Amino acid sequence: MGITERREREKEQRHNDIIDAAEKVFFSQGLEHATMDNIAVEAELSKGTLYLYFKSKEELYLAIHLRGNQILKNMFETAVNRFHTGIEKVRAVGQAYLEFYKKYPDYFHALIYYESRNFDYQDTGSIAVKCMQLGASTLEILIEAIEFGKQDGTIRSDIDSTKTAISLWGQSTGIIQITALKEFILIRNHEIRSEEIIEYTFDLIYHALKA
Amino acid sequence: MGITERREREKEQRHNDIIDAAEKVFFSQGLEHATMDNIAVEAELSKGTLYLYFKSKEELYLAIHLRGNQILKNMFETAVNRFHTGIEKVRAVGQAYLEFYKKYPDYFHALIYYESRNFDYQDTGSIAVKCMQLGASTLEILIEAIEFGKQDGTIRSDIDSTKTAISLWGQSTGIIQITALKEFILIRNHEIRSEEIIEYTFDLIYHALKA
DNA sequence: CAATTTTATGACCTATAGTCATAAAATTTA
DNA sequence: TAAATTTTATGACTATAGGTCATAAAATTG
Repeated sequence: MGITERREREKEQRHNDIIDAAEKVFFSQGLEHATMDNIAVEAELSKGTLYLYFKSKEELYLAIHLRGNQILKNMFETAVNRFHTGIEKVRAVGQAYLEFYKKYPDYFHALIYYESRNFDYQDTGSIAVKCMQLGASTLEILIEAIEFGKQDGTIRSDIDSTKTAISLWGQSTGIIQITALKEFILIRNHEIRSEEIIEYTFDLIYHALKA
Repeated sequence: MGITERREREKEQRHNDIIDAAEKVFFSQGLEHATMDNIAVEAELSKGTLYLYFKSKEELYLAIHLRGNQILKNMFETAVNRFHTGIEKVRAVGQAYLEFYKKYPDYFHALIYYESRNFDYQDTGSIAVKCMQLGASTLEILIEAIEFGKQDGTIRSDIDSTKTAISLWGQSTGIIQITALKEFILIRNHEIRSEEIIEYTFDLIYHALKA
């Protein structure tokens, strides 16, 4: 039956329209200052309607995280495919992460938001679970790149691909987060730009992994 | 005049009493669920009085961060003094950070809170500025350890002490933060405990720095 | 002990996430 | 096509919590 399908599409359309509106408001006002009333006005809907599509303000923000994470995953895939040795692929993933942060700082913050708190993962089908799954598949790209490098001999053979991937993920996120947020302190106290530190970190990591 | 001094002491005492009460409430309920009313009850004071001593709920939480950061700094100092080569000192700082997280997870979260957002550093004398200053002095310990290692030949001579210290700070914070918060995902998806990844990360860093 | 200054209080204000009875719109049924 | 039913939308309303301020109590001063 065509009607059910059309309604399905319309529902998804509205779902996306709400995320579009939320994104505008969240990104211009910041998570804390954005209000559901603002978002409702931007979406040209009543506040109650927002709650028909999203359980809470937080779920709405996580929906934005999902968009960001999807973009990041695509960037990782592109990066990996541009190089032919494992160590280069790994380095490219790091570089892609930095590009992501520079190009989409607001999505990066949504990423950080998800990384820096706990959610209820019991409820399968919740957005938090989707975030986790997408995150796992993004991490998988990095695991494979490391694995590739171990096999082509560009990465030390005694490292553990999964542990290393998780480690790099945490390290990179941490360094971008801290230097981005405290950039002016870096500059004031040490005359160093955040990007410099991030690149420098990638060099250290490269040194730690290369065969 | 003795009276002024006594009042000074009493004021500081009350200041600390409020932080004590806030700590109990924040640590048992979590930052979000803790309310100023709760804290007032715990402190046996009226809510208005809290605001005579702290500008906002956030400042009160930052006061707790300060306590945590002071403990961390002491742990770093102790760690550094226990070893005699630079690279060992650096490794010991990492280990101390891990110990800190394990022993004081609530303080660690207060640390993360500070690291993961922006504050107004214009107002000299604000707690955020104190946090920054204490953080800088904590970082200094690490910078010196690296410097030491470059001189005793245990750390690569071509690394930049300041950049490396900032980098390690960000990396370590990131890896502890992510693995701590997502530990059950780690275990579910990869059968790896967070501590394992953290230790593993320190190994990688060790490898990247050693001469 | 009266006047003054400092500290404490809690009712009140305000902002906002989330709810729900009601209404409108779309769809199905007869 | 018109009535009945189901789905979707609304916005006034509730509950909660951070923060304020006129008032009061306590301490200090002269």
